[in-house]
Amino acid sequence: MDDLAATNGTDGTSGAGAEAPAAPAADGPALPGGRAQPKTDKSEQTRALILETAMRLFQERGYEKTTMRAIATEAGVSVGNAYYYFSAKEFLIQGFYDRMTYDHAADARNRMAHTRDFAERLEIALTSWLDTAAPYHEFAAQFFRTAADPSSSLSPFSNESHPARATAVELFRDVLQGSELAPKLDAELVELLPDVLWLHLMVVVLYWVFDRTEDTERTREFVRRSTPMAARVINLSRYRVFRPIVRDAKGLIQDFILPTIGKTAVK
Amino acid sequence: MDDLAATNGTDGTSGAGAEAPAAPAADGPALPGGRAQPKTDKSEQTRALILETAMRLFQERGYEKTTMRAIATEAGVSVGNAYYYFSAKEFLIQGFYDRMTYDHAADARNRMAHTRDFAERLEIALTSWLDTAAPYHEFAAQFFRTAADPSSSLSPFSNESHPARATAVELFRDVLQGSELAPKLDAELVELLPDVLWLHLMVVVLYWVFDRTEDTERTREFVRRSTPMAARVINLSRYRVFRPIVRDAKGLIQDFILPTIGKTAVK
DNA sequence: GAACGCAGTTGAACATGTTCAGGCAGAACC
DNA sequence: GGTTCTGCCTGAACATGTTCAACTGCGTTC
Repeated sequence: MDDLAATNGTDGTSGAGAEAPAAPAADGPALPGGRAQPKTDKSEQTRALILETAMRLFQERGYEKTTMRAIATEAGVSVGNAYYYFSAKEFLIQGFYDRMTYDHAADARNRMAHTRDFAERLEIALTSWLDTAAPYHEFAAQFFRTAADPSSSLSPFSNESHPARATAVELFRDVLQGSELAPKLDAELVELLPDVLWLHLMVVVLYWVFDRTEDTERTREFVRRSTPMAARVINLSRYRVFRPIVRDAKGLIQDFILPTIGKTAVK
Repeated sequence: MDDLAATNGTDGTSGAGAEAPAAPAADGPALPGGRAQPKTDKSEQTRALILETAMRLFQERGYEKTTMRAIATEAGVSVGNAYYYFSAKEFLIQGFYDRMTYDHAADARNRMAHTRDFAERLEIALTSWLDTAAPYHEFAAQFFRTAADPSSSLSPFSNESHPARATAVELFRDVLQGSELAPKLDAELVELLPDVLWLHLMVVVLYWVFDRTEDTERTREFVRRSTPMAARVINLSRYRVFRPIVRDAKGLIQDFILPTIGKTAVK
């Protein structure tokens, strides 16, 4: 669940059974920044080597303190070569984040395989993220910063085709579909919820980034507290009294949240 | 309501009647980055000159494209001098953001002076923010990025003593207190809500930053839609059926949100 | 097998944020 | 009046992200 930098293969399929339907193969078509279409095996190796070296140094010294020169030297390549594979320092974060997302999805699916209670499944999925990301808490601030930049193609918010987000949303679809709750809800809601749950994760991530407690215990507690509540809200949404509110909320999500993250509203 | 860069005076009292109780005088004590205690009048002028030049250039060319050398040259000072007042380029954003917050509070109070309907007051407050920030939408990404960095003292989330946040929260306390809704709610909720409303603003800001529509029309629509809904939720919270959920929500906020932004939970 | 093309690679040059040793002027102190 | 101190200011030097013209080696073409 950890030691991510040591796992090999840049593509998402490294982890066991992580083939989320929406996860694109390897690098996908010409993402700005990363190279498109790795041509040779050697190329792939060099890319991985640079990424892993960078991850290691980021962990050791933090993001700002790690210079591109240091990464290049440590990896035994030239600075220019590092830029050949990652057109900016930022994109190293992208490479890292993509990997982490795939690993998270795999780990979460594993862990919740034998649980059908929705709240539990959700908690497992979120906790799994915290565990996967734990080794990188120190420099996490940095990729959070980057994610918050709309002009950057790294942002999971603005960039519709962000593969990492697709993978994560798919995971949350599983969280819901594999639970005893799903059949009880109307189809429309089932369609909406995965994205909302992904937003829940984003909130947790935000909380986590700012969390300075030992082992991010506070965030873990936040997850333990917020997941049953989320489950309860979803559950209650079935009752008549809550109809108007639910309708409002649905409308808000359909009209304003989903389109923003690149989905056409369900008509 | 706009043309912020042209208004004078670095302190928050430039706008009319912006004296929010919690707003500290001028620069406060030794904020890292800005200088502490402006000693002379000339000093204050130079600082303002640099800040205003920077704001203008940021608007004209964007944040990244504006170099510190350009700012210095344009302002007729040396690079070193700019760094004397703002210890990093980032801190220029801080200076800007502080000002904008004060101006926003003043403008919002003005606009909602004659309205007692809670939803309307909230909508006015949020729309006022959008208007105040409008001229800076282009480079807003940047200060949002900065705000998202927990290691930076600029973050309104992590830095408890952030004067801008205090000012904003105070504004939302007014939004509530000046409405017909406040007397109907229990004291505890009234205590909690201003911070929650501030979070609402933060969500709007997040939305706004990523909004690429003309005149950020989409965000404005989002405000129009979400404020009555927020009002309705708060209103309904008084009824018995919603008690358990409200209690959960309160607990979550008290235990996890408020402490994080530097308030001790109400016992 | 010679010419060519192109992915991969290099390192020096460049741009820009940041630092620093010092200079200048006015106030304070003797 | 001279000395010293200190706030304000300077610009060259430095650190680091990024670019680019050129080089290498391997496969393809003729």
